[in-house]
Amino acid sequence: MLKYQEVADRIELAIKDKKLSQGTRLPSLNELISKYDVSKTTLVKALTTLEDKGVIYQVQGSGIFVRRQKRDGYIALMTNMGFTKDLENNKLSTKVIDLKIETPSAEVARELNCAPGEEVYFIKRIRYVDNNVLCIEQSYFRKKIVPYLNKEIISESIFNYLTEVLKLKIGFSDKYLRTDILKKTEAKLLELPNNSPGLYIDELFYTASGEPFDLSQTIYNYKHANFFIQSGQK
Amino acid sequence: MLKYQEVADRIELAIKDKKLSQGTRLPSLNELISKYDVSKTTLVKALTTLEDKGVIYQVQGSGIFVRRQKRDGYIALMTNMGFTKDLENNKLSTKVIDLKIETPSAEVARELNCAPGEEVYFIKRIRYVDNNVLCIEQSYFRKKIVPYLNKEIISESIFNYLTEVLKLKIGFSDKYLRTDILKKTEAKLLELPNNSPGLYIDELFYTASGEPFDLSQTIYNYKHANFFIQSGQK
DNA sequence: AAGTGGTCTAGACCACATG
DNA sequence: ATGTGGTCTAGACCACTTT
Repeated sequence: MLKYQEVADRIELAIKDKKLSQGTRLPSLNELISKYDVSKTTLVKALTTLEDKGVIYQVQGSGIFVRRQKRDGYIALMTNMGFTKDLENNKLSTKVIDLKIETPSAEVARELNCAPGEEVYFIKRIRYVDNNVLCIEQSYFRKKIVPYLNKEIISESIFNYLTEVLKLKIGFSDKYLRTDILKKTEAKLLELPNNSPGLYIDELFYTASGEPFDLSQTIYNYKHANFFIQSGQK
Repeated sequence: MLKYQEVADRIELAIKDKKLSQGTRLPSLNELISKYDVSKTTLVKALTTLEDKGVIYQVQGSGIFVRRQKRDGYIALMTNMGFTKDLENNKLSTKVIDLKIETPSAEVARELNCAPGEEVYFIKRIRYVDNNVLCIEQSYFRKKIVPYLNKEIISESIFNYLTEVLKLKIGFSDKYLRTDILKKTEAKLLELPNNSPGLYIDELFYTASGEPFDLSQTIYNYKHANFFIQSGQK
C-alpha cells in the first residue's frame, strides 16, 4: 500500500466517520504531518488526491476544508468504472440479452485498434435499478485482452471481474455524451413511449498501458439517469 | 509563472506543434529533466498536470505517451469555464433575455449560501453556435462577490470578465446533468418542436476560497450539444 | 541487467490570509 | 508578524518493462 494513498484513505475515512459537513476545517498541514508521520511532500500528495476526488479543497494561507457531498442516487461521470458504487443504496440487477464472439465491423475495429481478423466479445445487457430499467448497454471487448467472459460474469459487474479476477489494470477512458430521440426498439427495451428522450454515452476504455480494450454505448432511461460531475481547477 | 506549469505548457505546445499522434512516445523522464533543467519532482508534477488534463498518459517502466485528442466541436464537461474555448472554431453569439437584481428565492439562497436579504443578479441568455440555438441559460450571481454586471459584459463570456477584470479566482464546481422532455416555453426558445428532448445541466460554481458565487441552469438543444469527458484513474 | 516511471524524504523558500 | 498552504530541490530507493 502506497503511503500517500493510505494517508488519503485515512483522512477521507475520518471525514466520513465524523460526518464533517461542508466547509469544516481540517487540521493544518503541519498537524497532519505529525499525526500521520510522513513527509510534507507525501502529505501534500495525499491531499491533492482527495482534492481531485472532490473530497476537500485547499485554500492557500487559510486552510483545508471539507467539500460538499454529492446528492444521493446520482452517478458520478468521471470515475472510470460502472455505477456499481454510486448506486450502492439501490437494488441493481442485470439482464443479459446477447453474448457472442464476433469479428468486429470496420468502425469498431478502428476504435479498438484491432489487428485484422482479431475477435471481440459482443455483449448486450439491460440494467435495472430498483426494478426500473436504467439503461441498455452494448459493449465490445477485445478477446486479446479479455480472453474469457460468460453469462454469469456479465450478469454482475464486469469491471470488478476485470480488475479483481483478470487483474487488468484500467488506465483511462474517453466518453462522449449526447441526447437524442429514442428509436422504437430502444424505447421498447427501456419501457418508454415512442419518441421519448434518451441519453447516449459512448465510451472507450484503455488499459493502464494505453491499449483500448472496451468500446461501449449505453442508452439511459432519462427518468432514472442523473449524473454528477465534480470539477476542479488545478 | 510557476515552473511546473511552464514546463507543462511547453511540453503540451511541443506535442501540438509537432502534431504528435496518439501513442507517440515522448523523451524519457531523465531526458526531459535535462531538457527543461528542473528537478525530477517538478518535471513529474508537470507531467501529472498534463495527465490530468488528458494530454498524455504515463506507463511505469515503459514511457510517456501522447493521448488521443477529443473530437472537434465537442464541449469538455470538466473544465470549469464556459465553452468559449471548446467551440473556438465555431461562431459563438449571445442574446440577452433578462438581467436584473433581485432577492433570491429560498432555494437559490440556500444553494448560494446567501445571508438573509442578500441580493443576486439574475441573468437569462440564449447562446448560439453558427447561428443555431445551442442553449438557454439562467444564472444567479451573488452581488456580494460579483458587484457589477451589465448587458454588454454578459453578451460576451462572463467567465473571462470574472477572471480577467474582477480578478476572481474560480475554484471548483458541482454539476448535475439529466435529460428530460422540454417544456413548451423552453422548446420555443430553443426553436424545437414541442415534446423534444432537452439536456439539463445545473451548476454551482465556487471561488478558490470555497464560497459559492454562481448557480446556473443550462438547457441544451440536443441537436447541437455534444459533450466530452476524459477520465483518468490516478 | 539496464532503463523507465513512481514514491518518499528533509529542508529551503515562496505566496497568500489573517490578526 | 505569524501561520497557512504551495513550490522546488537533490538524492535515495522502489516497481515495472524491456532487452
